[in-house]
This record gives sequence, C-alpha cells and structure tokens, in this order.
Amino acid sequence: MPLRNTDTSLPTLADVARLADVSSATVSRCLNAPEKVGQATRDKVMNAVNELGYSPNFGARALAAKRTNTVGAIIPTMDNAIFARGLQAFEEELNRFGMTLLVASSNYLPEREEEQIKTLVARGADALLLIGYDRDPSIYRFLERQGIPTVVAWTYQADNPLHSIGFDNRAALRTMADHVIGLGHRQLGFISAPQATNDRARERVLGAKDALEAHGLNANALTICETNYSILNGADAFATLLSENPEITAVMCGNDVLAIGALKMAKKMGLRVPEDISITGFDDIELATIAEPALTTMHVPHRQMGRHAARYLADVILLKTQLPRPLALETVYCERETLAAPRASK
Amino acid sequence: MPLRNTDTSLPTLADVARLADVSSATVSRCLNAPEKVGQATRDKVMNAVNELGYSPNFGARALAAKRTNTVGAIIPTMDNAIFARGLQAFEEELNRFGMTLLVASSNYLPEREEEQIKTLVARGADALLLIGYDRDPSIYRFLERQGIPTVVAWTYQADNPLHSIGFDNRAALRTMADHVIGLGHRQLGFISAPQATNDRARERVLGAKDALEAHGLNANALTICETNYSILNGADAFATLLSENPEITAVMCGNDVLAIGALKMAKKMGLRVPEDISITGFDDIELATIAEPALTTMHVPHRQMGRHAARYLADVILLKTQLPRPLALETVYCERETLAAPRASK
DNA sequence: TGAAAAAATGAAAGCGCTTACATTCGAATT
DNA sequence: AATTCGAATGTAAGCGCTTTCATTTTTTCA
Repeated sequence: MPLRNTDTSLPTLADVARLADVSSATVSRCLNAPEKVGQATRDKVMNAVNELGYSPNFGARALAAKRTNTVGAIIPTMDNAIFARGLQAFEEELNRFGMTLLVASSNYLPEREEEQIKTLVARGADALLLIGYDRDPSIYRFLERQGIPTVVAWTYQADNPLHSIGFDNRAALRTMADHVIGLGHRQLGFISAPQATNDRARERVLGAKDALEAHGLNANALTICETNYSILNGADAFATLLSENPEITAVMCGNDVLAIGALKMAKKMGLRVPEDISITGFDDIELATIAEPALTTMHVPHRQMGRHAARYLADVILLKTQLPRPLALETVYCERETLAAPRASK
Repeated sequence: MPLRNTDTSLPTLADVARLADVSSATVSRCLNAPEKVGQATRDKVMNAVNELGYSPNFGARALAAKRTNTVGAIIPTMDNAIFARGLQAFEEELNRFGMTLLVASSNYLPEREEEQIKTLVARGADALLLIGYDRDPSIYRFLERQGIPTVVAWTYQADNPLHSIGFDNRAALRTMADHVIGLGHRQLGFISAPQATNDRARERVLGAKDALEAHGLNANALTICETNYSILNGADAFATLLSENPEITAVMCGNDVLAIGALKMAKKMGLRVPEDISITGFDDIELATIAEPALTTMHVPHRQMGRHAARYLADVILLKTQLPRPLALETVYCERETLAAPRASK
C-alpha cells in the first residue's frame, strides 16, 4: 500500500495548481466553469486533480461562494412512511439540478423543528422545505431575514401568502366525509392529530365539519379525539371513542397510521369492519393496502408534491425566478374495504 | 416591521465583537469555550449576540476548526421502516454529544452509495455510519486516506477487522431455520435480497443452510429466490416459488417487507397461513405485528445498534479513543402466528 | 507588599476556496 | 503592419471563523 504523503492533510486547490503549473484561479474555474478554460489547460488540471485525488473542501467553498447547492427539508417524522415517498421524489428532482438534500426530522415538536431550521440554515442550506404552515411567526421572520427561500408542502391555502405546494386538506377530508355521510352514517368519530400546532390536522377536521353541515347535520354528530400519530395511539383512541360513544358507526382518521391502529383495535374488540363499524384513513401509504381489510382512504400526491417543490426551489435559487402562484394538487378518494353503509339496526 | 440593516448580509463574529467591544477571539471563546471567559465579558457578548441575532457561519467554522461535529449515515433505503428506528436512536445519541446527523440513502445501489459517501465526506462529515460490509475496497481506502472514522452496522463478523456494531446475521437466520425445521418442515423456500452486493443477505442464506446441515438435510431442501426488498417483489417471489415448487411447506424471508408481500400473496392464492404454508420474516418492524396473521420473525436490536454506533463514533472523534472490539448484539426469535408445523398430509 | 502564577483578553495568521480585476496573448480587423 | 478585441490566465483580496502566541490583568501566597 503506497502512501502518497506522510502528512495527514488532504490535497488542496493550491496543490493541484502547483502540480498542474497553473494558478489556483484556473483550477477553480476548471471545476466550476470548465468552459472558461482552454482545452489543454483543462486536461492538465484534470490530470492533476485525479493524480492527487483532490476533492474540494465544502466549507471553504461555501465560505467563498456564499452558496452551498444544498437544500434542507424538515419533516415531522421518519418513523412511518408518510413523508418518505414525497421526500424521495424531492431529492431526485433536486439532484437533477445539481443540488443536494439535507433531511432532519422534528418529531412533531415545534421547538425541535425550530432548532432544526436554525441548524440547517447555519449549515448553509440555500433553501428549505417545510411541512405545513403552522409555526411561530418569528421563524418566518428569521428565514426572511436570512434570505432563505422556503416552500411549505403537504398543504395548500389559497389565501396564504407563503409559497405552498400541496393539496387542500380541508377539501380532501370533506370529500371523504361526503362519502361517509352519503352512505348513511350519522354518528361519526374522528381521530385527529393534535390540532393546536398542526394546521393540516385542523383543516382536515374542518373538512369533516363542512360535510356535516352540507348534509344538515350538526356538530354533535362528530366526536373528535386527538392523539399523536402512531398505530398504538390510533388503537387507544378508537377504543376510547367507541366505549364513550357506542352509537358511532364510522370512525374517520386523520391519517392512515391512526386508521391502521383503529382497525387493529376494532378487530380486537370483536367488531367486524366494515359491517359493524366503518374506518377511513388519509394519505394512502403502503400500509393501507396491506391492512386487512384494505383501508379506504384519500390518496395524496406525494411524489408530485416532492417534484414540484424541488422545481420551485431550483427556480428560485438558480434563476431567481419567483414562480407566480402556490400550487394546488389533487387528492383522490380511494375506495377499498373499510367503508360501507352502517348496519340498518343501528 | 423594523428593518435592522439595509444590506442583506448576516451579522458576523466581527459585528458582535464590535458591539460588545471585545476582540473577535473573545466572542469565539464565548461561543465555544465559555469557561475561558470572564463572567462580565460573557454577559456582554451574549447580549450582543442576541441583539444581533447572530448565528455562526458553518462553513467558516468548519474551515477554521477542521471539524464539523457532523456525522453522516448512508442507509440503503428510507422507503420502509427497516432502518428508521435504528437511525433515530443513532441521532438521539449523537445529539447527546453535541453532534448532528446527516442522512443519505443509496437505494441499495453500490454506485449511488459511493457517490453519497463522497458527498458526505466533502461536506465535512467527521465520521460515517455505513450499513453492511460489502463495498468496493477502494472506498475503504478512500475513507482511510481521508481519516474518516467509520462504523459498519447491521452486521457483525468476528473475523472482520472493520469496526462493526450489529448482530450475527448468519446465526440469527440459523436460529429461525432451526425453529422451522424443528417443527417438521423439510422443503423450504427462501426469499432473499440479491446476495451479490449484500453481505447481510448472504449471511442469512448461509444461516439457513447451516441449520439444514445440522439437521442432516441437504441443499436440495432449500429453494432460494432473489429479489429486491419490497412488498410487491415479496409477493411475486412467493408466487413463483410456490408454483415451481409446490412441495414447499415453509417460506423464510430475508426481511419482513418481503414476508409481508409473501403473506399477502399466500392469501390471494387461497392458502391459509400457517395451516397450509408457513412464512417467516426478519427484522421485526412494526408492519410485522400489523400483518394478519402477525408475522413470526427475528427481532433485531435496532435502537441498541444505533446507540452503540453513536457512542463508538463519539469516542473516536471526541476522545480519540479507539474502542477495543466490534460489538455483537443479540437477535431474538419472535414467535407470532405465521409459523406452525406442516400439514401431516403433505 | 511584591513577585510569581494564573486567568482573561487581544492581535493576527491562517483555513481552502471564489471572483473581481488586471494582464497577457493570439486572432481578427482595417 | 498597426490596432483592436476577446479569450485565457494570473493576482490577490477577501469569505467568517478558530487558535496560537503575546500581552495585560487579576489572584495567590510567602
């Protein structure tokens, strides 16, 4: 094993320049804007680069260029697959533009998210992808002050000035609730994520209420139970909901993970789904099709969101073009096996 | 909205120093080694920091300090939850040491992984977490040359010099196979990830063969089918395996995701599990308990691995202590509902 | 009380890169 | 053949921070 140099430090731009017998500026150009360098010089430099195994120092580059070609994303959780697909698409698209993705997760904790935002910005993220609108205004001020283009995904509100790429959570849940009510259900349960710090959860609940109202039902027809996203919590919430409100014939869930938990508990309680009770989800993650019976849910355009978000940010960073309007994508009702008309007897 | 300064640039160390009326060295110390600064000065500086909303520039810091307090991890996939729990524990533990985690995924593609490694190193990762041993030796040379401490997780081989923290895949699968064979199964199917570039997959297959041999069965008793990890692939592989080898009474899967696919297909084919056919998984991800019937599988110590890996790297980086030996953790057999004795008739 | 030791602070030299600006040089234009 | 111009290259000034070393201030204790 031939050791090239005894000192441990890595080759620098200057080393390459020396070996290739050109100035450091020329080496830098070769790497960043090859078209500005003559063919012969370029070859010389590239050879030196290879011989030395040179690779540019990120910190130095960021410091000098004031750009990192990195965008950060902070998602609430990596635990279940809710955001995986969208994020993957986001990354793929970013790569097309020569940018790298940095991911962090906040565990649905606002303070943690704030921390992560600061970290990513400090690390030089040129732009940020965030999930949902809800966060302290001071964060938005911070971002603006730092000049960090930001896109908010997984949500869309026509009247919100922040650039968002997502779907109308309220309308989506309303569609679902229309189906549920249309089938004859009159007493509904709703298992939601905590609404206080989660605009998407709030919107979804509102959507359910919209449907209720449209069908002439009053708010009493909907019993809401809040809990954090997890299968276990979904199961517990379902049990509570049903024991306290035995008249409920359909339980709508704020996402598929909760719904899977509810489904599991229903079986455990000896309830047949959908004969004895209907359950609906939201997101359409893979789990939804694995569950037995397969979950009736709303399909969310994960990959599209990711792709569009990446394009938007690339546009803003590279072309300094501000796209005119936030983008609303469509969710689609996804009928499977957990929603049916309530038993006549009930 | 009061605009503090018209020029867009962020406050720097120098700005803080000026405002606090101290030297930039003192400000730096306040931030990095507060105990070296007098109380009064420290307060003055901290006030200035807050007033300016100062946050240090990562690139500059990395450049000057030659450390980033960042460790990178490259996992094969984020798509399913296989690595999520372990990674989360890894991050939590890193945070304890004041370090940040950077995650990338390779999609099980060696070239992509290589790329990601280069990227993370270029970004200044002080250390790396990689999954499994298998990769081109040139990569290990590269890492060594760059002086990047690396730990390999999700695997453990006593005779391998690379520092690993994981479990003995071979022994684990052997345990499982012992159970299967012990119940009386004599014709086994095995759905594995492609073995060529995946030492863990190879080891698991070897474990199955070990068990076979120990029970005096020959290699013909095991039919192997390779496919990439995904539910769909698991389902397809199961169908192929059974149609070509109807005498098989138990299908062991290289991981839970494949097993879930197999389970799904079994039902679709009208086979009862475990009465008509047994299916086993590996990993014990949440999905395994959701599946119906719940999957019999091997539990892998995800969180422990993550935690220990973080500690090891922190030791190496912070204390420059090289831990003596790789760490072997235990897997545990996890009996649920998909494994039973074969039908007597068969 | 004064000398020595310890603690606190400052001055300044980089870290490795990009880029504005200056320079050189060959080709094109007249 | 002289002039102009543009392409190719070099020079050097930072980018914002850490850290060594020197200097000043405070503390300690004989």
